[in-house]
Amino acid sequence: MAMDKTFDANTAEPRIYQMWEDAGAFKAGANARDGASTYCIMLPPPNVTGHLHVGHAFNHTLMDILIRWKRMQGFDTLWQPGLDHAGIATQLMVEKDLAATGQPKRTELGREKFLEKVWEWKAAKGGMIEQQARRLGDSMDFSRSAFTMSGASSAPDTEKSGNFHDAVLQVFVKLYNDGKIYRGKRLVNWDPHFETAISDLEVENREVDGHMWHFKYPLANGATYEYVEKDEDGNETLRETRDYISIATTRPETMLGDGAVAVHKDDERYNPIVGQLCEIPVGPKAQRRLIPIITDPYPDMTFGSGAVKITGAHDFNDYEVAKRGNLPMYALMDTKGTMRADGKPYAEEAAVAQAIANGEQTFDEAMIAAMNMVPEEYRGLDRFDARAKVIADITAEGLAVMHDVTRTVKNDDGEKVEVTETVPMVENKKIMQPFGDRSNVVIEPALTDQWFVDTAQIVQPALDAVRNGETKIMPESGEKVYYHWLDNIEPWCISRQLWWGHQIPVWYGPDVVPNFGGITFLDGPPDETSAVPTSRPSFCELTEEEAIKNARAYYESKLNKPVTISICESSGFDNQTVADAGDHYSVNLYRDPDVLDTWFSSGLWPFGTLGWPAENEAMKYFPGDVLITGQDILFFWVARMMMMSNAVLDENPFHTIYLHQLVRDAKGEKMSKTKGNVIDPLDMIDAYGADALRFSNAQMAALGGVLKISEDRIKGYRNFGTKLWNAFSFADHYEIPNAGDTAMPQATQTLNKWIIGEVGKTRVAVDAALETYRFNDAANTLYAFTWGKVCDWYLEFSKPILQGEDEVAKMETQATLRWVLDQALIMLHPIMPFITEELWGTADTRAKMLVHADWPTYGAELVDADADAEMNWTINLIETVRSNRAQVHVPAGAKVPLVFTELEAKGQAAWDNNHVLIQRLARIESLKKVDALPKGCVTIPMPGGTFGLPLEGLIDVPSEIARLEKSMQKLGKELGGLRGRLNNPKFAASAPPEVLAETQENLRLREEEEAQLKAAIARLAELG
RNA sequence: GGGUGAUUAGCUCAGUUGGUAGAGCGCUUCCUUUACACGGAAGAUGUCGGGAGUUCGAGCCUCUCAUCACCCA
Repeated sequence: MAMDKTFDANTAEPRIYQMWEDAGAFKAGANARDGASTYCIMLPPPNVTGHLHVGHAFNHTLMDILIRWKRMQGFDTLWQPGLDHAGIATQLMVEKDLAATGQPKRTELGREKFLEKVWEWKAAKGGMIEQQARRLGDSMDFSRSAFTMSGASSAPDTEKSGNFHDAVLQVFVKLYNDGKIYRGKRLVNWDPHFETAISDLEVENREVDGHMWHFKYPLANGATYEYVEKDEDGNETLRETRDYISIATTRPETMLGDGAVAVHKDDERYNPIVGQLCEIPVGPKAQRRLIPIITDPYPDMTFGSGAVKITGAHDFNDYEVAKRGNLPMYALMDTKGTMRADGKPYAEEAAVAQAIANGEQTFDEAMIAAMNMVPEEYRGLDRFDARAKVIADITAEGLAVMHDVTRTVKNDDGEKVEVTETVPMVENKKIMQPFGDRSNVVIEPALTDQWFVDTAQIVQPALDAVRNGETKIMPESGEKVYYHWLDNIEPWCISRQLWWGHQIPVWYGPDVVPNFGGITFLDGPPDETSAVPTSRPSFCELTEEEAIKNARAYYESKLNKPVTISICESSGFDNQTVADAGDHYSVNLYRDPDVLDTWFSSGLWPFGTLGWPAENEAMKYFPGDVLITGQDILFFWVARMMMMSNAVLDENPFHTIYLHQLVRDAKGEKMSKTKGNVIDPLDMIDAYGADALRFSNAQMAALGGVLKISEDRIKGYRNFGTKLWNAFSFADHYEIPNAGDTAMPQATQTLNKWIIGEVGKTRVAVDAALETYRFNDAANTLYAFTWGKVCDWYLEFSKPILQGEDEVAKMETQATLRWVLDQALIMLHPIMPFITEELWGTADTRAKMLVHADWPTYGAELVDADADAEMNWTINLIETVRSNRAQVHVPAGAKVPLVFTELEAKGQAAWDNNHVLIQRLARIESLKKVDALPKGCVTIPMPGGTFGLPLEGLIDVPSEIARLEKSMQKLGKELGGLRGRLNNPKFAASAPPEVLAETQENLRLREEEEAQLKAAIARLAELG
């Protein structure tokens, strides 16, 4: 059967993939030898909303190469796939879908109905990426595909099978009981669009054009001081009497929540007024708040005026200052980022705030949280409108810092004149502003009640694992980054005010104490700003039943009466939560409405996917082996898996972490829809086949390297596939039997011994490369072997034998050729699975599919040094003859004679063994011994003898001499270097002996070459 | 501002304990010769970012400067 001209990837790939899947070729443990060790890779779970992009295509390729390689080696492999429920992304997607299809909004649907919609969406549209992964050839065990929300109570029956949800709750409860999870009021990144806390990862800092306003905060009671500025030498540059302190800010609207003005303790300018009060220059005149001027290390004396307003509830730096100085942190905005409209009238709030600032009133967190420091005229304004109004109000009052600006304008007559105006000082400057990556709105730092993992308690094992080498991060620079982050780790905010996710398994009840004949509530009903008082009795349990059971026991012991417990919505939880029904009390509980950060569940991926906490055979795959993922999620995911695996199972989740960079376009730019430079891997697969894309990915995977994907390169590797294809077509053309599964031939022919040795070298090099995750080396080695050795030389060399009369040699060569091609298929398979499987299948019979073929173990013992030397000599001679022919423009088809003066025994043998090949490939008509090389002969210096091409009449003597002299020059430079080294006594003394020997041998060869070149030039000179 | 990395052929990049620079693509010339034009043959191109140092010897180690990229503030 004649083969097609090329491999038709578009039709063959789906067919082959189907064949693998039908055979269960990728199932956990498929092709495992008896008693094999496990080898497991966890796929970084893509978002359930995700599509395959170049980054996935890249790291999937690397994982698949490793898994296929290990599977062929007989390991008990598992490549665990799955999907991440991706809280915010999915919720957004479904909300958009509801809007687009004219359905009720999320808030109108309510939690339960909305979650139904999400599950419906997931069933219909989620997980597209798993189909796309199949197109890449990923050999994951899809039958085990995990989902981080599987087994959730909201899940429909079809999604109930998994138990990831159990794992998440189990870990939460365990960490809670161990005191490693707590609830508290902290400053977090708040997304005013989604009205939830978000993680640092979901915040994108962008440089935007911002402004810096300068305002005067008047000193209390009209006090004044001498404000002095000095230059570096201590000379006064400015002295004036001021009744204010100048503040620079990019966020004037937060002034309403200021708790103090801070200056550096070494800042002499403000020494006179530290400890005094100053006035926030905004709000009703009658209730202007006074705040203290304090010292703190945070203010930068050289930046702005050197004085900083401190708004603890709206800025991360200020928050730290406020904590140090025990300053009240007034929250000014609601969950939508509009100025608060709740609470008491401003006048009342301001009076209390003033008492606090004066030190006359104590305060606590809850009290401050309830206070609304927004004056009536600002209440309900959007934060940006509030900013504009604050600026306008302060400027109108004359409290903006002014400066003179001179500009050129045209007057009424059209003449240019200079006008100097005194205007508010506003600096235009680039500022880094945080945006929500999904919502695209400015993130507001917000002081809210959230759940935290006390990471300080669980970080140590994760750090130790890398420090003592149990887990290795590649490239090594990743380790430094890892230490830097973990050494300075912050508490991890794990609660999100979303619906799609793992609802926090904590139930709250009323705080009560028995009173004579009644109950006293220790805390009031939940209010708008602080839905869940921290002090409330809480019950953290795996199930509602457990929570009820424990709550009943708790309340019965407190109230000395039987108690019945029921569950209500948080919104329905109020004063009625304890009702006296005569013989018993009736107590309401409600569950914390928040869900867990998606990364909390992702952090459990290495074991949650394996059925933990259920007793499970699959747990043999934990810990896994290598994690391959993007450098960008080192903290958010990798570090957390390290911490969580250690905290829960006391083991590291993998021994190697391979980090790669972002995949960029050919110019090295980030891909983005707006730039229009996005390369879709599926388009590449359509155009060139998955193998080409995979080979390209492997080839660019240099450790720590920048990843630039280029279509030209992919095309080049498609061509490589065709080259391999044609090698098989060559075999068919020569009617070489293709029985399949042949043993390594016992070669007698030099040619065959040589190529078998090359196969051995290649196997060693490929394994060494893969063992050290040098995918590029593996790919390049295979490329050079297949194209540069097998196709360029071995197939060409084999032609005369295949066409010849020596049946023994022919049979041996046929067998060798088939064996060599099989080895190429086997070793290329992890990188190019489709085309190799297809070619494997062209044999008459095969014991197994290529995907399960045995990976070879032979190595350097296959190399026959003599055969190696002889074939290299032959190749060298052919190349030199070709080069010389081309140089003097001998027609490609013309056959020319070759002469020699003298051949040493080795040279003679090499010639005798290979002259047919040489004559054919170099187009040599005959070889004749001559006494002396004729005049006008091109000299070919070879080890073991000098050859000559008598091309008299064809050679342009002067240019040939010039060419030879150029070679001499180059050689001279090398000789100079070599001699210089050898003549240097220090070299002989300090260089290792093998380097010395190598250098001496090198010199000998170069000198020989030099002599031959000299002779050649001399001969030509005679002619000229 | 802090951290990490990069700078090697026209382009994109390799170059693993220091031993005297490579690949792919592109380019030039020739070739449709019986596996392959998604091919074959030949060829050109590098003061390895600048400067200094260590060494017998530096693309690789040290220092310094410059430029760029990314991460964090």
